[in-house]
Amino acid sequence: MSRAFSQPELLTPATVEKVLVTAQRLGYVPNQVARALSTGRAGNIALILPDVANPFFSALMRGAQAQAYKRGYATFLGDSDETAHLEDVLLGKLAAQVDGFVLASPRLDEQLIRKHAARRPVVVINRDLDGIGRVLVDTTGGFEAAVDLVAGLGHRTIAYVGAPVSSWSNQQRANAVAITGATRGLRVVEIAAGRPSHEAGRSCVAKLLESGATAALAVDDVVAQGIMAGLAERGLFIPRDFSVIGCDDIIASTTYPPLTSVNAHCALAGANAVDLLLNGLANPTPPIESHVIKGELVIRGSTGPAPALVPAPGGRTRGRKVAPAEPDPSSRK
Amino acid sequence: MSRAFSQPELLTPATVEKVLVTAQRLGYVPNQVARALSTGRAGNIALILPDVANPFFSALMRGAQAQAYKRGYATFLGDSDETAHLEDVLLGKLAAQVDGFVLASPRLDEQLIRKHAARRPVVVINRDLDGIGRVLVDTTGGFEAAVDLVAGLGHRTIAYVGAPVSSWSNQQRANAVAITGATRGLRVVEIAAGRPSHEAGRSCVAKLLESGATAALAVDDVVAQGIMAGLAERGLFIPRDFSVIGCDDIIASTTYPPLTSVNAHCALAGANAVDLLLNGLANPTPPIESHVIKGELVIRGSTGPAPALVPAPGGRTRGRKVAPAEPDPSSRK
DNA sequence: CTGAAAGCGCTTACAG
DNA sequence: CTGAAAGCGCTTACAG
Repeated sequence: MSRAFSQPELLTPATVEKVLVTAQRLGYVPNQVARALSTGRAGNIALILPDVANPFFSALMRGAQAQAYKRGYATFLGDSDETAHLEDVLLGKLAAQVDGFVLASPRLDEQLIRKHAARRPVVVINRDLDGIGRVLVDTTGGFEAAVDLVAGLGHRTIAYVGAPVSSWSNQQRANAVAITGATRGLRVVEIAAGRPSHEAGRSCVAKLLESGATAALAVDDVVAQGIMAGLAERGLFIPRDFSVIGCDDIIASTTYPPLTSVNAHCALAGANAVDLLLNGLANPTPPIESHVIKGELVIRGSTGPAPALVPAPGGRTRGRKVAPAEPDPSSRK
Repeated sequence: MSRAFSQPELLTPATVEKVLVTAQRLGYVPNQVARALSTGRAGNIALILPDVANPFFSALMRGAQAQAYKRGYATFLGDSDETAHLEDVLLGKLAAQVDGFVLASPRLDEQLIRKHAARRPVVVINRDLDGIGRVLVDTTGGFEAAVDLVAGLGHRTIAYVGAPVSSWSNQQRANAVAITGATRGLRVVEIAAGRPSHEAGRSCVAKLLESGATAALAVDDVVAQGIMAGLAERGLFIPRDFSVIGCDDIIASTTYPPLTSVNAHCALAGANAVDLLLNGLANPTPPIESHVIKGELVIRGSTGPAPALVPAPGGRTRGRKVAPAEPDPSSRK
């Protein structure tokens, strides 16, 4: 209707003022839907992720939504329930109403992601696809440091507990552990936990103990916390009998004992992805950028010396088999 | 353009078929924005909440989004960062693009909620506003049972740790604890934690211990977990030295020790709110419904007998002052 | 049963 | 500098 809203600089200040005042008096608010139809710009973006209930993604969502809001965009949420097919459907349904997508840890195969990216600008988080804007949380250094940490603490056999097996993050972390472990002369066993959930972590404790490992590095904190719960149920104490390390560092400081974890800067990743997407929208031919965030190790109370190396107060050697055993008060804090 | 999409029942099947096939071949997808402008129906709803990172709200969001999706609606997320003003702004900005709002635990004052409700259908969660559709998670029974539990375990002074003070849920829970506590002849102290966060829970442990309480009931699990962390830092063991109870029951089963908690059926509350909203949209003059979900107590490992009543194995009486003390292996599991 | 036309509320060249 | 008109892609009475 009036240029006073869309291009105020073209009118005399007096006119703009008059229109704005009148609009205010009548309670007029520009219709965003009509504007979107007319301009082809929706003013919305959508964030598609596997599971909002996972702290990594809720933190990421929080960062993304806040950043989008700051830049004048509203955010749709699509929760795919870890399902590639639902991701595909959500992308299709929302395409008409958004100017672009942020796909966090997409489970979709590359071909389908590219199909959607051809239709609407897409930025992916934690998936390395050439020619598509991406934010990568590089936890390699953090996991290397984690392996160094447990190696230094005398652990000889360590386990990496991963999920979902095919995800980019999981593969990156598994590789870092395998390579660094080999370098340090450790035996590394790999255990698949299926879905990255507390329950999945808890369920793999049997395998973990069978493997002979004395330290577990988990794909994320939720799985790590599940592992800690499973160990506690068996009467084992952390870190006296077993060391556990997670990743993401959202819930890590709240667990008991506080979890040593690789910080994934989740909220920052979400905000950066939104910036990448919206900056791209401004340019006619946006440069395809990839933004890397380094995750570093944060050491807390869930990691300690390998059990066999620590003499018990009474002189006997503490082994994992001696359960239920009493925890070492000094290992708490 | 074609009725084949909007009202297929008015056309001959053959025509519908033909149009659909052609559309498919050309890759045609109806433009949701144009449809919205034309019909006045957006096919979207928005969920406004104080903090997606809080497990209560992320679980609620999950339930709401899934239900909205099932019924053909897309969901905007607005995170108000616990701020009444931001809630107001988000409601205003999204109004044109949605058919209705779900407001989870709104911090907004009643008058402003009513203003927005006059413009667009609104369903509130955990706020009892006459004449507005609402879903209430009634945790009164659960908190009564919680007080009964600790009273039965011999605790004589208990604390209620609340946040944010003015929220409907907090007041309901505080009341339930105060009334039931009085009935059972307990001394009840009330402690305000500010924002419902882990850190806030942890910070109020000093006050908690000064108060002489031996059991704490917290407004939610996040605060309860913070309290457990604060107690552990001081060398106290749960439930031997202190009992803790939370609410929501999302993270309660994953803490250490597992937290006794009042189940708030978060995902169900979210789904019910969406149903209420969308059912209302279908009716010209929707009945104002209020849907109540009962929260019940789930007993786990964070509650035990009052400290003074339990003789220690060696005959000495365990008191909270005897720290650092060794945990009782039998109290774990 | 099926075209053709108007209208949803904006924006944006295009005249004046 | 500022009206008036066309157009965004649908839906929906309205003719035929």
